[in-house]
Amino acid sequence: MDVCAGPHTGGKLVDNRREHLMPPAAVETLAETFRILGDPTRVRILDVLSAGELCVCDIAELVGISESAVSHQLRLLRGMRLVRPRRSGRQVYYSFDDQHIMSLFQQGLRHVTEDAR
Amino acid sequence: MDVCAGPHTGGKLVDNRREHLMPPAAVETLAETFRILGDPTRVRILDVLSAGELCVCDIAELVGISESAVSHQLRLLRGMRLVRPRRSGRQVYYSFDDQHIMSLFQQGLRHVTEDAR
DNA sequence: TTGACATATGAACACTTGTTCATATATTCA
DNA sequence: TGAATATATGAACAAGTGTTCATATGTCAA
Repeated sequence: MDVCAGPHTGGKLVDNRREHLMPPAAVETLAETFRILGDPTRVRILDVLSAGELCVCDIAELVGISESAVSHQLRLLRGMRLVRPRRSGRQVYYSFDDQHIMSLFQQGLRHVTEDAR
Repeated sequence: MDVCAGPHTGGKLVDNRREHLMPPAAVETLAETFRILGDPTRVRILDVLSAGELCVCDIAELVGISESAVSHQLRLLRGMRLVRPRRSGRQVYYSFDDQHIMSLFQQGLRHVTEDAR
């Protein structure tokens, strides 16, 4: 337990913010979305997809891992609606689910690249 | 090994994209950034910080975990420059590192909430 | 149908992660 | 200085993660 009798507003500030907390379901979903984005292999997959759709086979070759591993990762990305499949014959082509996701991905990229401050 | 002789452009498409891959360091940093964002506890912390800075003590109370756990998580968030500390006497107040991060966080939030499509 | 190819999935393993507990550091006040 | 408060950190353990291997599903061509 802590008193925390510092210069802040005290209990009133805390009580006030408690009213505006994110719903637990939103917390879980948002965390899950970021978590799925937070893996180097999946970042590489999204990177190669950022120029347009690709079939699993080509993703595997570009990223340099097995098609099985790619499939598992695509399943996770699909689960959070980050990518979308399109079947054409034997191949399944994957692309960003929407422009929304793409800009989220690229905004993150901007953050880490322009971080030469 | 796979032939992948489907209707796609074949080796030329793959070779072309290989030229424009993200640098490995950027991949790692971006994945790490999203990974740090991808935990419910840290999302809750960022949520309570989205209305303005708070000391560790108040964060702990709002999020409902120990101050030690909060400190550990803040360390990770600090490491990726997602939050910034400001000492004032005994307390240390944390806030979003910049507006950039805040909009990234809220764009993610928009994605998961308006996902009633 | 049969054989070949492209993708998906299940199980299992080594590896990583987030919390707790104990302890250390830093600041204020008496 | 010394006691009390606020935050930070190290170690360690249970729980979760990503890959590989084997196998299943789906599609096309003959």
